[in-house]
Amino acid sequence: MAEAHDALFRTLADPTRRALFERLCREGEKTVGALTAQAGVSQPVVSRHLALLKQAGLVRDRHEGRQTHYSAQLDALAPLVDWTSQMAGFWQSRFDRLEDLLKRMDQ
Amino acid sequence: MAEAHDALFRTLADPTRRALFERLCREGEKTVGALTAQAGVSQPVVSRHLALLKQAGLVRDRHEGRQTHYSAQLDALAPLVDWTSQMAGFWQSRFDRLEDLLKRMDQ
DNA sequence: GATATATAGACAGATAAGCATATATTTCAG
DNA sequence: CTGAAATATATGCTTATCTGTCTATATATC
Repeated sequence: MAEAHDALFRTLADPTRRALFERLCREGEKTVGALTAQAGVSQPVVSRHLALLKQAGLVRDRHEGRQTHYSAQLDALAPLVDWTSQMAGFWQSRFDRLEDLLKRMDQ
Repeated sequence: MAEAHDALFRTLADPTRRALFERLCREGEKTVGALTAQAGVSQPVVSRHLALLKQAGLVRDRHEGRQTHYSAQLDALAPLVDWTSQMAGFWQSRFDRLEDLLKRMDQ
């Protein structure tokens, strides 16, 4: 379970890779060529980043003729949301306990 | 703005560092010594990780005598939440446009 | 003086990104 | 059928960054 967070954070930590993912989120499905045209890095590098994103479950690929279309897979962000709200939840529950304590002290 | 995401993802990508942050979220304020005792790495390493977490705004420190107490700073996760919901938002709006298109085609 | 922490130096090892290039695959077009 | 196009993948290389070690040492507190 921690490994999922590991892969997510690690995969999204690279700016180039995160930029690719963001573009797919913003603009929807894109071919490798279209992504390469604006990525500022070479095509093999783009392909490798896409492979890593796919490995992390963050993107999906669809083959059409000699092109490959990539699109963002939003479900993959769920562990991130879970983790975040879990952290916030721990904080909240500690806050609740503190409130309880203060309430009891008040009596 | 992207730099904030950069720092957050990069800071949380390291397992040891993320574990420290998670412990602070779960168990509340802790001294460096207490954190070191279970971190599996040396005290200087723990201090450096804490410095990086602090630099990213993820933790806060409080000096008390010769000890330093660290605690999680949940606000720092806001950009992460924003980013996530922004990505989901882009997806949603494209989905909406698709629905509109289908609706129009249906007529 | 002992304790708790921060910080710094030097070093080793791992990991990752980037490049260039080559090549294999599949697909499409002439 | 042949060649070009789109992509994936691999190799080799360079460079950078990061984590960790250990070993100081500075600082403040008790």
